[in-house]
Amino acid sequence: MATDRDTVLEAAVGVLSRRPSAHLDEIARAAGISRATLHRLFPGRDALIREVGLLGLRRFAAALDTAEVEQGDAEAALRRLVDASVPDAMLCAFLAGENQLYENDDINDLWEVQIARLHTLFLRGQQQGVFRIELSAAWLSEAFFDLVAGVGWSIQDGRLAPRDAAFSLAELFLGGALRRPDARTPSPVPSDHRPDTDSPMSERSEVGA
Amino acid sequence: MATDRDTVLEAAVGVLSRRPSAHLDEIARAAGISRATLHRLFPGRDALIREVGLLGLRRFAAALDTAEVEQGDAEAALRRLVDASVPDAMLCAFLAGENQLYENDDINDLWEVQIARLHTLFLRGQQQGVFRIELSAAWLSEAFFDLVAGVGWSIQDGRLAPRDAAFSLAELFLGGALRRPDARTPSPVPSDHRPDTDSPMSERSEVGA
DNA sequence: AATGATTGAGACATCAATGTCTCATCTGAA
DNA sequence: TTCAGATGAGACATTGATGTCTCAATCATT
Repeated sequence: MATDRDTVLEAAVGVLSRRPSAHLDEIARAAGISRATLHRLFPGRDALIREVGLLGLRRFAAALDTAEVEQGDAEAALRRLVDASVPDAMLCAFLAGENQLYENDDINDLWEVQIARLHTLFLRGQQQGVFRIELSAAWLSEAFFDLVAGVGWSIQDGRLAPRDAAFSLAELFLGGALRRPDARTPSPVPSDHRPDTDSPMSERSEVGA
Repeated sequence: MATDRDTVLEAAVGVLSRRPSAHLDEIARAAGISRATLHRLFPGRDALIREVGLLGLRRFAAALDTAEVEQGDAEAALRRLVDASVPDAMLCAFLAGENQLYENDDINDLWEVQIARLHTLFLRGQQQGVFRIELSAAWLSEAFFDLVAGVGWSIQDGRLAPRDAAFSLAELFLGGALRRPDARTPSPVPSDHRPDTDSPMSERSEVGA
């Protein structure tokens, strides 16, 4: 069953995101299976971490999809992206820390596509007057992904409550990325449905462990 | 000569921060020495990465020292910390990504001390009314360090200009971490020498590669 | 209960990185 | 020039993880 493979992969992330050089024994034990079964599911170590990376990228791509980052107001799109990506923050943490994946071409391509989508979102937000133009879109993309990874690490280490994750991420990042409200004319982008920055707690969302 | 050891360690960071599983051959080649000399400098691989981690922690501790994070206004202290830690951002990137170091007790202890200092800084800032209290000091600490690491990765990949690093980091992080100026009374902390938040470019600093 | 499939446990060979060694070469000082 | 120290290049054994195998035990289905 294919679901089982993803279960094993998620267990593998829990180990590999902490110790990239973890032995297959540990990964198998963390997944609750034997090393033999692990080998039956994945031909080898390379294939395993490759599939972990692919899973993470697929999840992040799905988050970009469900958040519809290409549409509407950039701030609202980013808030949707926060809610959609926080549940997979640990996968993103693995992606951020495991750079040996960058040797696979297919992973690299998929990675570039997602980063390009992020980049486009920030560029659009800057053109909309929503995001600050003093910070490059590339830096905003990098910083956002790093903070998502940081959320994953923090939750895994028990330093951040899962239910606070989306709020903490959105507030910290948007606080630095948004143009200050007093620095622009009252309504430079009046047609968008972005709500006023009045209730900072309104975007709070729940996140599974 | 002791300086040579640090030179080798810095070269090792350049390789290890990208590929934690790099062979000693690559590290030696990156440092411009032979594998034999590398072994003469460091007894083995474990000792090498341990010393790299220690170097990173020492540098970050030195940044906390020179920034005098324990004194004065919290915002000014954090801006000083940004300037002091950005030059060693790549070391911090290694620390953030290499979690297998957490098996060494001495490294772990040193790490905890620095994180505690960061944590104290943010707590103090929150008590001063400078930093937002909706975001936990633990999260602010984690996020700050992750962004420093992100700066290191971005610079290494050529996605962020070294001279923009301190500004980008300070603006993004402080934008999200500071209490909004309009959300508090005109001068809740009048005794501190924190300048008014009027010239956002004033803290710009230059950073060597 | 019986059967087929799957899994777990362990043994085993392979292989790559590491650790150690020797020797030739290079550098710098006397 | 000569010598002492350090370095680089390479060979070699060791080690540990990996990949592959077999077989007993377990589970599911009938």
